[in-house]
Amino acid sequence: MVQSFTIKVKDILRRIPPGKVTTYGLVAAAAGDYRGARQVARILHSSSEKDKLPWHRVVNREGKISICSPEWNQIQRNLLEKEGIIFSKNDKIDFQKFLWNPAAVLFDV
DNA sequence: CTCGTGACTCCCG
DNA sequence: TCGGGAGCCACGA
Repeated sequence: MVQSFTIKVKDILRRIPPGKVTTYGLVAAAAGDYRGARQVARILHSSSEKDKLPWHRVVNREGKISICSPEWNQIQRNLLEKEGIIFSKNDKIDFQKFLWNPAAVLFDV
């Protein structure tokens, strides 16, 4: 049963455990399209508020926040720090400790 | 229905 | 090593 890309992405986002982060590309790849990173971002931006998705746990491939709005960028960082995620001096997240692999729960449904 | 844009990523020069 | 360009799909108007 293959669900829509959007549904998968939302589903994956809801399964991100606290204190962990993932990347757009990872989620997209887990949803079936490694090139759908933009759609993941689009979905997040579009449905995060209405679907209560943990958008703040999603960062770019560098482990940094890619949001265009500086204020939301700050909010996301604040939320992540509250969950125990630590940012490096370069505002990067240590993937060795906080990276969560969406593919791990993909087939758990 | 069609067009435009986007919180990304990868490949090539 | 670093920079720029292209690709992809979904959602909103």
